[in-house]
Amino acid sequence: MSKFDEIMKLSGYSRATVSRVINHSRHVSPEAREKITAIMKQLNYVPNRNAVSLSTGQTNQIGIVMASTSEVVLSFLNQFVDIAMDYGFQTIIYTTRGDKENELRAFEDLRSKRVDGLVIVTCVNKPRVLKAYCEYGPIVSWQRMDSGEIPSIAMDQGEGYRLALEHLVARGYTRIANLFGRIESLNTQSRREAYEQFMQSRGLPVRTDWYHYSVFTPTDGTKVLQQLTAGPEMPQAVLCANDYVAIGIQSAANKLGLQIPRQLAIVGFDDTELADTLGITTIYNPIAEQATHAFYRLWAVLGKQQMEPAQLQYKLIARQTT
Amino acid sequence: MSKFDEIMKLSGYSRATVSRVINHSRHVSPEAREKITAIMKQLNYVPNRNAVSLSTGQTNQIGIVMASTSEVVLSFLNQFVDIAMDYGFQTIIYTTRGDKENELRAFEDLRSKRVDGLVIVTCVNKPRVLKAYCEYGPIVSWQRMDSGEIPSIAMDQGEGYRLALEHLVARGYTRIANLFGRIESLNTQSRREAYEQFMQSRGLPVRTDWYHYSVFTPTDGTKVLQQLTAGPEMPQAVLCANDYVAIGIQSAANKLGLQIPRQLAIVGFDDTELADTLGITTIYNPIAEQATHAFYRLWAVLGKQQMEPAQLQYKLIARQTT
DNA sequence: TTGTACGCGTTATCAC
DNA sequence: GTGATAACGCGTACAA
Repeated sequence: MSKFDEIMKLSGYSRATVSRVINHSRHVSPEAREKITAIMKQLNYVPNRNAVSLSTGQTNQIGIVMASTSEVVLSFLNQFVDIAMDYGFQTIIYTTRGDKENELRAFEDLRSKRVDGLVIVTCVNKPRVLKAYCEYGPIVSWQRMDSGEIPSIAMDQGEGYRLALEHLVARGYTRIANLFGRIESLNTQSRREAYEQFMQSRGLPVRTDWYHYSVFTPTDGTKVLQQLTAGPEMPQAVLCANDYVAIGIQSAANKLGLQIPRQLAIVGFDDTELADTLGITTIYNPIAEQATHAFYRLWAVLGKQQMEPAQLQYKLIARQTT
Repeated sequence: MSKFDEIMKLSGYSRATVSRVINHSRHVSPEAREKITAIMKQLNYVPNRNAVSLSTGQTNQIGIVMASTSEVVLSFLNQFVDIAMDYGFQTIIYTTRGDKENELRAFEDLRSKRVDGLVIVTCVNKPRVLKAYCEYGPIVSWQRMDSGEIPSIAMDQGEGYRLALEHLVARGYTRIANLFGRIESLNTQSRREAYEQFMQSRGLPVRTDWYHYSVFTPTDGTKVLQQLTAGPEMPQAVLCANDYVAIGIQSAANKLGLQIPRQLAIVGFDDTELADTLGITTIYNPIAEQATHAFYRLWAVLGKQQMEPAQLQYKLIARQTT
């Protein structure tokens, strides 16, 4: 016999009334509430959440999908988990390692009612494939998605990129190298377009020979700088995929005795704490706020309440590397 | 009518046989299996995991408890999620922000069958309080626990610390400052004892006036260095709570024009990628392997299989800051 | 305010 | 190999 049944028996009340007390319904007499509450405490009762979820059809769990839990997604993850918890939701991590089948398991879990909704941080499956899962629960993406099948709360990184470009050119740096992340990413595409349009509009050279892709980590940055120095010509400035890459560039440049920013200017992306510590010029990216937006979008469906999202903007943070 | 019932009806087989096919039982005739499988595909069937969990009493979910998802715990988190997934378990993050009540919710979730087990990364409640939850499922801690009520897979950080001390003293650095993390942490205690015993055994001064606590981030490190330089005497070397603190120290020292390591030696802890990039001497800490150990300990109960854990050791990684 | 009866979707234990 | 039947623990129309 379950504890629920024990409470029924000991209190003399019915299943419905006990359930009402558990869920703080107002339609219960004070005596009933008091008596049942006392017995619950005495029995050290907690509801079985699987039974609750089965009955209500909700688990109050949200899945977050990403290739791996790297530094770059850390503040998004942290903020999302926190705000979700504030609204009574737990967060389940799905790390895919960039594998399509792994990733689909998360979506299958939406179908099988393990999670009420999904946030995509990074994903490798095509939106067309994922679209089929939208009927099973709300899905929102941080990563930009082509074709509006999956709603996205992404900001246009091209805007942030333009801030960096204006800053560099205003200081006289016109020969600029670009270090991008995933080549097929829409963020990369947006940054690249921003660069090309900006340079062309100023009549400045578009150096596609200084495009580097799949540059994510400090080590990647270090390697790229070695390639650049080995080339026929050095850029005056480097625009990095993120702050960690910028750290790699900065460190390698220091080792080579390059004067920063006189011989090489460096701009990061995201404005992490380390960029501040190491004096790296960067673009402030309101990542935590975007995590909040992502949750709000899910909450609009799960909680049936629209939340007004704040307007977000990139900002240039000038430091010692420019 | 649920899809399960539809399958029963369409196939003509009973509830039990359908269940057997779903769970790949061998006691099913080929015809039955084929027919039912076909209908399952046609109906696009997936089992409801809440119903499964309610029936089996297992959720295949493991909770991971920590104050927040910081860089320091990142590789532990990443590895744990990965290995758990390999064994069919999902990971739920419980961020407590250092709040006792928040933390207890994770343990209540073990009681209410939302998770099958728990890993503690950091925790603030007393082991005596937590002990009561051990009967509801396996719990293992990465953080060291006094009194063996909660099993821990922690390594003795004092050992790693001794490696750093030997290295420093061998190079002639004897006036050493220590930057610790949480003052009440057993890791801190272990490091402090290692320092004091080591120095005393060598007849060297124990500089308790150079103890600093709650030093976690690069910014914290920067602040501490300012305090040190403002003091009456500068240490020759700084032992840091982790690599991020070391980065803060290194950066601040560079700004002040201090020669590293001649005027100030720096040793980090953990051997993160950034320590490599920035040339910081550090102690290699097999964090991912400890995450594996943690899962094995849970698996010993959940999967009823003992896994032989590898022997782990700290290592000194000498770089340019010593 | 309270109780009845049923539903949620699956697993498990028996028989046969 | 197959099939009734009973759990699993709780929510909830609906009626009283």
